[in-house]
Amino acid sequence: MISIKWGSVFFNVEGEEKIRRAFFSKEPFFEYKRCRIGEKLERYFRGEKVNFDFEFELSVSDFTRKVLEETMKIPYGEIRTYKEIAEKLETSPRAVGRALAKNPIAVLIPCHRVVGKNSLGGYSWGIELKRALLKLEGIYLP
DNA sequence: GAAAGTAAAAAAT
DNA sequence: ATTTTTTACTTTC
Repeated sequence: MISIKWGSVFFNVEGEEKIRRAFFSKEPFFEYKRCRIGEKLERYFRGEKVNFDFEFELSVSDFTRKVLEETMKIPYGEIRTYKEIAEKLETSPRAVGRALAKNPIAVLIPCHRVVGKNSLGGYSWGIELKRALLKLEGIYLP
């Protein structure tokens, strides 16, 4: 359970062996601890390419889990549209967005790499934060 | 079960 | 460039 400062926000991770939750907040939720997750996140937020090969404990519905698993396959520095994910799962883009909106593990499951085709999509912690994350990975949006 | 609410897309205007 | 269908899944009665 750690909090890492990035810009003006803190990124919190909850869970020991398996990650349960990850989210942004203005204040730190936990004490910073030096650990495997923390070190990787420090490098990630510095702009390095990092693979988050951790185990997750997803307390979500089957459908949402499928969407999140598909999202995890998106490589660093690439983006997908809601439609692309939807086609792989044989569902509708709208349902994908619905599922991603409930992603309990921000950043580690790269839901910020999923954008809309016409609009830019949305983000639970603010569209600006989503842009900042994409910029960090070298993706520029119109 | 039915109805409302979406982090969408495509089509129409 | 905005508005209006169409759409499938979750959430909440």
